[in-house]
Order: sequence, then C-alpha cells, then structure tokens
Amino acid sequence: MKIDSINNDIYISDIKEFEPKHIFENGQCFRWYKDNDDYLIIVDKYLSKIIKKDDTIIIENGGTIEDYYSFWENYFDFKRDYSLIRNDLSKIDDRLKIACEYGEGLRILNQDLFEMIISFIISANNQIPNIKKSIEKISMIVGNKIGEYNGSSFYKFPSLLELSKVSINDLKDIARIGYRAEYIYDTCNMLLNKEVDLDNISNLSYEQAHSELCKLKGVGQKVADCILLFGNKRNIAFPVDTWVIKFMNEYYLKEKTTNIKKIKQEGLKIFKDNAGLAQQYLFYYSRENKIGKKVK
DNA sequence: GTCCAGGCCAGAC
DNA sequence: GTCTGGCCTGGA
Repeated sequence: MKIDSINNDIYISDIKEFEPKHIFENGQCFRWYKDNDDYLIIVDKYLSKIIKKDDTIIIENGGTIEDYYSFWENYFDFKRDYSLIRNDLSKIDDRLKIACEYGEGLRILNQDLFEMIISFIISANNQIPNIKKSIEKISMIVGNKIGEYNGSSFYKFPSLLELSKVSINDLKDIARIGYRAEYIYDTCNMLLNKEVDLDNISNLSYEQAHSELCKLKGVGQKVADCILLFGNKRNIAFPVDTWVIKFMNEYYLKEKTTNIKKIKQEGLKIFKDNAGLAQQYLFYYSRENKIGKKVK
C-alpha cells in the first residue's frame, strides 16, 4: 500500500481487500449515498467520496496524509490483514469459504461509539432506507453543516450534548423514528448522567461492555453487539438478527431455535476469535443472495 | 386494507 | 431466566 495526497484527495494504491459495495452495503454504516460506482460518505468531519479505480482507492476530499494517519487508517481498519482472516475462516467449512470469497473486500469500519449507539437504536425493527433517512434528519435538526454536494447540504452527526437538546417531538415528527424517539431521549440522559460511562467501555471486558450497553434504553442484545463490533473494535461481538437466525438454523445448529443467546454461544464456539467477521461474511452473503428460510 | 422489516420493552410465567 | 404481545413507520 502506498499513500499520497494531492489537492485534498487521498490516494491509496496497491490495495487489496477493499470493495466499497461490500463495505458500505453490509449494514454496518448508514451515512452513505451511492453515486454510480462511488460512495459519498459522511463521517467525522468529512464529506468524502470513495472511488475505486483498479487497485487504487481515492478518498476525495479526504484531506492530507496526516488525515490518513489520524483518521482514515483506523476508520477503514487498514492495519488488519483481511486476506489472512478470510483464509483462516475458509478452513472452517465450505459454506464459510464461499461466503468469504463472495465478500472479498468487505471490511469492518471503526466508527464512532456514540453514533453507533444512536444509529442502531434506530435500526431496531426498521429498514435500512428508513434508518438512513432518520439519521440524516437528526443530523440536519442539530445543524452542523459540513459541506455540499450536487446542491444538497450535509450535516455532521451530533454530539451527545447536542442530541440531548433535541425534543422527543422533533425526533418523532422530523426524524420519523416513532417509539424509538423516547429510547434515544432516555439513552442520552443516561449517558449524560454517566449511568453508563462511554469513556470507560473500552476498558471493560467484552461481557461487561455488552451488559453496560444493554442498560441503555432501546439497546438489547443484538443492538449492543452491533455497537461493539462497529464502534468498539470487539471482534467477538456476534450480532444475531433475523438473517443470522436463518443461516445459523439452516447450516450450523443441530436443533432449530430462535433463542438469541443459544445462537450466539454456538456462533462463538464455531467461529471463535473472528466471530464478528464471520458473521459479517455470512450475513452479507445470505442477505445478498436471499438465502435462508424463516425459522418456526 | 394487510403484512412485514437487520428488535426491544414490559409483563407474565 | 424465558417467553409473548405490542409497537411507529414506510413500502409491497
């Protein structure tokens, strides 16, 4: 890999294991817009376009080399060797091998913990297009504009302090998140009061961190695991959603069950230290190919 | 009009 | 601790 920056655009050449579609359309990230084959993303202080040309990735408006090392390297998880992990996972069984081949170029983004908490509270019992719209609206209500693209304005995701000032009614009427508005309002208050201390989450064990997050309103097992996997570098977080229930029952469980805890235990047993990534490959493969039957 | 989607909560047992 | 019903909303 070679890093350059020209006119505020970052060029990463000789790159492997980077496929924008697999990265942004696997449900881990909500603030992106597809623009032909490129992805316009809103992250941190950046409004950037991710362009793939052969084995070069261009982060348009991504800043200088310093921005690469202070932000993008961690965000895109560039220090991790995904081909090595795919290779290891492929040895587990053929199903996983196919999923790992299909998902080549998928990466787990290291995103902001608070943004993940709010985003995944909104995600519960919801659909991606709606989730994306709601998150954009919330950012718009708070109003920290970071730039324009094709005549549209884009806004930074709010801080805890900023979001806690937004009323439940605005969350319902403008962001259209229904009953989740109260979860977000309560969660913000709990975080402000340090009933759950976000600054300390990284110091806890996975189990402790998971149970801390579950104290938050609107955060259950699945949401907590998404938060930990995408916002706290926890590779063994194994989010069990309807798709995971489907493929785990179809391929991996001896007895059919919808019990989240049992499915998670089994996932960790099979996939071990890379359970989170295994989940992502299998999830992405199953969903894109509509594989798996409803359980019950 | 009906059903459901990348779950959670509260209440019942 | 485990299970069940109800749930805002938008789209098929």
